[in-house]
Amino acid sequence: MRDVKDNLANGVDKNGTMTGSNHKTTIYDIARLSGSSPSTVSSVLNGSSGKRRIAESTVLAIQKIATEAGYSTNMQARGLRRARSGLAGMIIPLHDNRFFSSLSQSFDTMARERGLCPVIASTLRNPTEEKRIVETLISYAIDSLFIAGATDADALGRLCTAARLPHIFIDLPGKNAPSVVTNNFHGAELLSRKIFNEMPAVDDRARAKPYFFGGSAADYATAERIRAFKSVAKAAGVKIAEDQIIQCGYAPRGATSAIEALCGRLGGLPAGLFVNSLTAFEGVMSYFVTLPPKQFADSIIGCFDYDPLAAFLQFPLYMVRQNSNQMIAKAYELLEAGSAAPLLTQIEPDLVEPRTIHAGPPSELG
Amino acid sequence: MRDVKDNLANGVDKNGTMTGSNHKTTIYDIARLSGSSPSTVSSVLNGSSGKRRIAESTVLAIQKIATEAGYSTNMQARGLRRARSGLAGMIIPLHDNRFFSSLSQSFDTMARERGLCPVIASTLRNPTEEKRIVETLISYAIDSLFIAGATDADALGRLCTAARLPHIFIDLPGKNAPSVVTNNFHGAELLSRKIFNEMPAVDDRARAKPYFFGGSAADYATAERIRAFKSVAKAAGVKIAEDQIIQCGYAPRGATSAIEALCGRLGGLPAGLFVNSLTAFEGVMSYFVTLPPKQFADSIIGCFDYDPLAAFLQFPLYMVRQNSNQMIAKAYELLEAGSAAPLLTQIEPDLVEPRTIHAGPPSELG
DNA sequence: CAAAATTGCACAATCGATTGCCCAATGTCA
DNA sequence: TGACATTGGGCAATCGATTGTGCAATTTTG
Repeated sequence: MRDVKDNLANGVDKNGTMTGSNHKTTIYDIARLSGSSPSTVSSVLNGSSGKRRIAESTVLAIQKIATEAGYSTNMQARGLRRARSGLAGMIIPLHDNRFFSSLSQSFDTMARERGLCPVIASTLRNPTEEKRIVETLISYAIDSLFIAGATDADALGRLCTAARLPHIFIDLPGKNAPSVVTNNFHGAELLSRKIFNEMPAVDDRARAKPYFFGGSAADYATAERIRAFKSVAKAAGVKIAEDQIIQCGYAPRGATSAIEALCGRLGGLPAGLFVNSLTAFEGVMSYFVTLPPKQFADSIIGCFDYDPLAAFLQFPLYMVRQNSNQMIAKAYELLEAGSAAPLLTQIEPDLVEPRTIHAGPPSELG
Repeated sequence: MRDVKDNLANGVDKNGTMTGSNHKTTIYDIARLSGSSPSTVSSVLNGSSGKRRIAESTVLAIQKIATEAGYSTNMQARGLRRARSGLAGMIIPLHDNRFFSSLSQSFDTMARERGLCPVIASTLRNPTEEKRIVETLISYAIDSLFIAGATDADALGRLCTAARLPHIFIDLPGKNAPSVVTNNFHGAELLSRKIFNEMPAVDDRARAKPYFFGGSAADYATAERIRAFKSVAKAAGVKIAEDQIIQCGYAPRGATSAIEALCGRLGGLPAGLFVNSLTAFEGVMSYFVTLPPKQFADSIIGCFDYDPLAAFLQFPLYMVRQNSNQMIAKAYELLEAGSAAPLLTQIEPDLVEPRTIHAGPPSELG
C-alpha cells in the first residue's frame, strides 16, 4: 500500500483523480483510501460504528487513515443533514463589561464542556440590531440561545419560538421560556442593610439620608433593587421620598452630572449612597475625584456590581457580585431538562467587602 | 390566490402536502407558493437575481412571499455549497479581561459591519485546548481567524495554513501570516519615561531605584516592554540590575507574594514601579491595602494596561491603554487586502493620566 | 417574414455527511 | 443439509441552497 499522506499530498489517487491538497479531505477520500464505503467511514468517524456493526479492524483502519489525512468533519454538511449545528448561541449587550464578559466566560467554558461551539454576539442594546442578530443566529441553525440583557426580550422570544429554538433568558425575565436572573431583591437587601446599618450620623439634615442612584426603574433588575431598598428602609423605620431615588440611567456621563447635581443640592455627599451599576459608578467617580478626601469620611457607599479594583478605592466601597457561573450552569440545566415553561430561577449574589487602604497598622486587616 | 401565511400555518399546500409549521420554510416552499423554481427563488433571495435576468415582477412576488412566510436562509446549506460559511472566528485567552473583552467588542462590531457572524472562543491559555478550538472552528468552515494571545502561535498557524484558512495574529507576532500588535516598546517607553522623570528622590538607597514588575520575559510583549524600560534607563544614565526586573507572571496571587517580598527586601515601596499587567496589578493591590497610605507618597506607579476605575485609586496610577479598535481595524484591513505575508504591524497605545482624589480644592483639577 | 438575439426561467448536479434499507457471506442449529 | 440468524457493510436518498447549462417564448433585426 502506498503511503497515504504522500498520496494526498502529491496529487494522484489510485483512480487517477487529482487530489492536490487544495481540497479538504472528505469521507469520500477516506472511503477510497480505505477501500470502504462513505457510509462506513461516516459511521466510524462520528462514533456510531457500534450501531452499524463495523468490524474492529475496519474501524481502526479508517481511524488511522483519517488521522493521517488530517480529516475533520465538515460541520456544515453534518448540520444540514442532522438539522442540528452543534452551535450554542448567546447574545449580550456588550462584551466590554465585567458582568457580561463574565457571563461569556462561563457560557463559553460550559458550552465546550458539552461539545458545543459557543457563538456570542453583542447587541449594543440596539433593539433593531438585536433582532437581526437573533435572525442571523437562527440562520446558522444554532441549537439553543441564551438571551442576556435584551432590550426587547419578548420580541426575541417570539422569534425563537417561531423558529422552534430552545431559549433561556438570562439576567432579565422573559415570557414563554425559562429565565435565570440574579436575586436582585435579596442582593439589594444585603447592600441596603449594610448601608442603613453603617450609615454615619450626619448633623446636616439634608445629607443625613440614603440615596438610591442610577439605572432606570423601567428595568426589571433596577425595579427589584429599588423595591428592596425601600423595604429595608421601611424595616428600619425610615421613609424614602421619591427624590431619594435618582434614575439617571447607566451611562457614566449622565451619572457624573446627576451626582454633581445631587451633591450640590445637599451641600455634600449623602450619608448613604447605593449606586446601581458599575458604569454609573464610574461616572460617580469622575465627580468624586474633584472632592477633597475628607468628604468621604461620613458617607457609606455601595455598588450593585463588582470590580476587583473598585475594592481598593480610597473610601470603602461595598459591592454586590452577581454569580455568573451559577447563572449559566442553571441555564444549561434548564436547557438540558428541556424546560420550556416560563419558570423564573433566582441566583443569589454575594456582598463583597471593601479592601480600602487603611491608615492603621497592617495587623488590622490581617 | 390563497393567503400564503394561512397556507403555511394551516398545513396543506396546493399539492396537498402537509406543511405544518413544524418545518422551517425553504426555497422549495417559496418556489411552490410562488409558482417558480427553486433556482429562481434562490437567486432572488440571495440578491443575485440581476445575474440571472429575473423579471422585476417575479422578484417582487418572491420577496413578498418569503417575507410573509418568515423565510430565512439556511446558512449551513449555503455554506456547504459555497464553501464559505460567513463566520468570522477569533480566539482569545479569556473573555473576562478588560483588554481581551475590548478586542472582542471591536471584533464583533466590525465582523457584523461586514455581514459576517462573529465566533469568539476562549482558550484559557491551554495549548491543547487551543488547538482543539482552532480545529473546531475549522470544522465549521470559518472564513478567517484572528488569533489573539495564543500560547503556541506557531502550532495554530500551521493548522490554519493546512486548512488554507486566512488568519492574522493579534497581540503577539506569528510566523507565515500577518500580525498586528501593540507597539509595546513605545508604550513602555512612555510609561518608563514618566516613571523615571517623576520618580521622587528617596534617601534610602535600596528604595531609590525603579522596578519592572510582573509577566514573563519569555513572552514577546513583556520582552519588548523590558527592553524599553532598560532603554529609557540607559538614556537617563541609569543602570538597571537584573534584580530590578521581577518576572512573577501575570496571576494576582504570584504578584502579591512577589511584591510583598520585594517591599520586604527594600524596607518599603520602591521609588518607581512599572507593573506589567492589570492582573498582576490586582495582586499588587492586595498587598498594598496592608500598607499605611503615607508609604505611597514617595513612589510613582505605572501599569501597562488600562482599567477605568484604576484611574481613581488612592495613589496616582499611570496606565497604558492598548488600542483594541485600531488593532482589529488594521487586522481586517490586512485580511481584506489578502495579505498572507508575515508582516508585523504595530499599533500605538496611549498613556493615561491618573485621576486620583487630591487633597486640594476641586479647582486644581478642573 | 425568417433568422437572430434577447428575455425569463427551469433542470439537475453538487457541496459532505447521515441514515434507513437491503443484501451477501458466514455461522448456527436441528 | 437446509432453514435461519448474525455479521459486516454498501446503496442511495436526503438535508437546503447554489449555479452552469439549456431552452422556450418573445422581441428585434434584416
